[in-house]
Amino acid sequence: MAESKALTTRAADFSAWYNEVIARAELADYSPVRGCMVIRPNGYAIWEQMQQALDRMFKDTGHQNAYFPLFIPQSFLSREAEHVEGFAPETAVVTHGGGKELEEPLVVRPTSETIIYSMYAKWIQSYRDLPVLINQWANVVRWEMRTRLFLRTTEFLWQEGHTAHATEADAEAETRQMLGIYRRFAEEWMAMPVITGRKTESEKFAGALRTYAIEALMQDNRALQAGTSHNLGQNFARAFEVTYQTAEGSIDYVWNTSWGVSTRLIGGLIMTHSDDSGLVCPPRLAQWQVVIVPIHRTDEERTGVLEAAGRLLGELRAAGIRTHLDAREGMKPGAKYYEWEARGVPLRLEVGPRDVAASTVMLARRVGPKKESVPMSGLPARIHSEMAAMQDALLAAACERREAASLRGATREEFVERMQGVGGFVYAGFCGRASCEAEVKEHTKATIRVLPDEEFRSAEIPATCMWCGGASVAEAVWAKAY
RNA sequence: CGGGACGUAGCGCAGCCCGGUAGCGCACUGCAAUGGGGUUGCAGGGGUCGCGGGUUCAAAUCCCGCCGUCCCGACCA
Repeated sequence: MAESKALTTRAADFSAWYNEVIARAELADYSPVRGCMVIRPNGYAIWEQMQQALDRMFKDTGHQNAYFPLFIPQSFLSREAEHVEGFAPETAVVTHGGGKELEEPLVVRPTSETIIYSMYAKWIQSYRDLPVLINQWANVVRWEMRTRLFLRTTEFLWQEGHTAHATEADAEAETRQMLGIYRRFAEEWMAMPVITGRKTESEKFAGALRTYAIEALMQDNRALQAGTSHNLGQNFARAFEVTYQTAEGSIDYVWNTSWGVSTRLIGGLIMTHSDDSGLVCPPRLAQWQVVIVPIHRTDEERTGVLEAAGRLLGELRAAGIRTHLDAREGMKPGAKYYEWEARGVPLRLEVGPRDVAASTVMLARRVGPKKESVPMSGLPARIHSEMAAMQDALLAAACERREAASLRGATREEFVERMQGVGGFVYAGFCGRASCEAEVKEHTKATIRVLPDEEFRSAEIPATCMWCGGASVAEAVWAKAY
């Protein structure tokens, strides 16, 4: 009996476990449309928390939100050679409208560079118009062959920032700044440690000069690209004639950047922290940070307990803590506990007659030490410190798991063994040749996730390429990826 | 597009080999007791057995065709 209620264990079948966590927490569901996901209220609530935090960070760095069309004339995509090559195979195309065949088919945006830069061409005349710092919250469509809830769906929600600058240095600074914001968000809000770094040519965005990314390691030791920031150079400016007059009077193309994170982050959140009881959500992103479960038998107990629980609810909410009172009748407390655990609520307060009599409350944590009786007075402060501790503990635990699954300075044999076995991040010397990178992928399925930033590099960078033995030009972080 | 499996109640499945009145678990509805870690009992609602054709007195079951889904590979935030 009991076994049938336990989740598929993580180690046994990570994929089945992942789907079960999502189902139990009621985060998302498959839709009637193949490859498209329905994000249920519980899942969307996490996205809303993410949106709020990110939006604040964007606005603090001078960005504004705007909105551009869903449809893009097919010819727009073709204007940038690399871009069309990268995205054409995975677009959905509208050929009919109003009952008639369209003169020019419309692509459902896989990303919005082309439509946005066609507008920037109109908006930008002078160096005084720069920089343009715009973000859009939108949905995009990419016709992927195989899909997976949150990680790769035909349609997904994201934000895409698109900026235009007067100089290459400004664009590069913006690209790096936004990468830094993504890193901070991942660490401080999601409690998900990431490696920042640059992508190789083969992994960079179609049409970009340089792509940077944050890469996280999931509990099954596969890597997840969690956010990207691209320096587009003048590639799109040339394609869309986005020019401006400099202070000196000459005409120049602008320098663009684009950067984005998507609902994929929710998948990353799940695969980073959750356990065999279901979702584990870091307090800062939780829809409900605290849920109060009242316990009572008689009507008399019920009145007293609900009165106390209601008072606590008010106090916690007044202290800015997202609190829910689960006063559902006809459901045993134990059943509620399991439900809220599966949904990832960080803290649970159990309020029963004995607690009311003693002016205490039972505090149960989603992770860490289990239950503890605490005084009702001063509860909001206690909850705040509990949440802060949990947020830190989750990040620390994730860092620890990542380090345990990281291997530095591996030989070719050790590398192959790792990739065929436990997986994880392998730091190794890289000769910089695309052919070498491709050969590794063919043999091991592993790819270079990033050429890590200085802060993440090994103290001693290997002198030779792990694979071919040639001179190494950089250190690479390899992994099998989602 | 190549290789494999499956399609029976909202979900998960049994029944098919060997044809004979549509079943189980979960979920749902009602009543009662229960209630500090997934309660129990009783009663109840819900199904064109993927679609079309064939064989037969009789098809979820056998035969033929079609459609769809999932898994493995090529694609990928």
